[in-house]
Amino acid sequence: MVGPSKKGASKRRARKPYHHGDLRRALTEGALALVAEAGPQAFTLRELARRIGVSHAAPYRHFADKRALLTALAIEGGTVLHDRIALALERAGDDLRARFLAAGYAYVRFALDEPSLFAVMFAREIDAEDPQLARSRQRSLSLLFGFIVDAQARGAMVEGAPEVLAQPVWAMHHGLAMLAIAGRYKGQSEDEIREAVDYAHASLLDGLLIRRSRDRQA
Amino acid sequence: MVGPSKKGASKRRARKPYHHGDLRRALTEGALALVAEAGPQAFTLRELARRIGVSHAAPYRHFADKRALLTALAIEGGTVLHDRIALALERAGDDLRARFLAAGYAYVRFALDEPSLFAVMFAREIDAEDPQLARSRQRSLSLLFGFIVDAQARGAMVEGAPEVLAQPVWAMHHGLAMLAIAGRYKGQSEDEIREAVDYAHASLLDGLLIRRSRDRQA
DNA sequence: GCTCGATGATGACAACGTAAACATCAGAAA
DNA sequence: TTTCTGATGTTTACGTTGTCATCATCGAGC
Repeated sequence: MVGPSKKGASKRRARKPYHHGDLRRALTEGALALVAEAGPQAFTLRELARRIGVSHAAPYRHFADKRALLTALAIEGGTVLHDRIALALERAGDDLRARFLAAGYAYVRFALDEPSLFAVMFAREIDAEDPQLARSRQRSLSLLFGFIVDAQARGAMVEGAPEVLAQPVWAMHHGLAMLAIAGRYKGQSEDEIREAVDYAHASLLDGLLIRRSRDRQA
Repeated sequence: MVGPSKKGASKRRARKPYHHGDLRRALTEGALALVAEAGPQAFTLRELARRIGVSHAAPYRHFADKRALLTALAIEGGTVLHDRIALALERAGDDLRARFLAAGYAYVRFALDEPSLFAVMFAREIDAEDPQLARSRQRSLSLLFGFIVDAQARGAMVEGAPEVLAQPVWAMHHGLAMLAIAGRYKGQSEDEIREAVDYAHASLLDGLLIRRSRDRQA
């Protein structure tokens, strides 16, 4: 946050210091910006180093390899996503349907707002086995589990193991986010997008909630 | 044609013919195998050429660049997916629910059976603007539209534009396929996977079908 | 004031995608 | 037949990339 603060203003033109000061942060931030520009594919370590103004091998003092840097980015993305969903749930109040729709929209919104971060999180070039990454993902998932357990406790949702019930929901979130990223909602207003996403989630929710008269047909 | 035949039946015994014969097909098939081994990002043109036994620049006679080759693969994947879903629908008979579940499972099954093809289809390194690719995708989507129109005609499905109704379904398909690819169903038997996928799709279907007593709650 | 671990710079290497120039072949044209 | 020509494959070359080994520079403690 604070750069390498030197002394008086007179010495401002001094040559740049040999050590960067906070290269690690500069790398993750720069990487995010680079990925935002051209996707995780076009991201190169050398271009990143070039922009930061550091030698092409310097990043290796902070990350084992390119993969590790991207994985770190994905981990950070996981916490951002978690916070977004948590905030949405908090704001949605107590109504189950409102909470469900809010969480789902938060997921899609995250994908639309931070497409680069989202892309990295599900890119194939990150280390999916990384335990820290797994933990980061689990945190978001636990919000979903919490919702399901709560809904079941209130007697509003179908019985069943939360892991099983969470699956369709998680799949719907992710599928909608993919459609969004793929440009399915391009050119639509935020309200229109919200409506479409809510419709999809509501359709699913209707299938998961307990109905007084169960009449499956067709 | 009196002399020794050169265009005769067998050009097989000649040591190495200068021309491959069917390089284009060899390229797509080899590329698929390579992608299957190590994912779409580990795929390199030079390694492909090496395996086929051709110079590293030869592929450029058949594809403008690496991207074009992968895009061709994605297009082929689209038709395979379409055929798989069409076959599943055909086998499912007339019952709407059976048809719905069969089509959804076919989608997930395709992702599990041909993970490399599936991965290429949604890889970021293909040309998403390619008109042929768009057409290939549209064909699968039209099956879904057909299902919806049919269900509506039978009075079993909620009213609404097919494109809107198709969205949650397509999202669910894709989301489940992603979960499957990500190893969510690893180690489970085919029956167990089918059950989990059917459960997810059934939950959604229940939300889309018309119920005699509409009682949205929560 | 000196040493030392942490951090950054340099240079090198193999592999990659791609383009230009050249080689070889199959069939049309003569 | 012989010649020409376009399609297909090879060679060579260039610039870029990820990564490693080695060297340079710094700040913190002794």
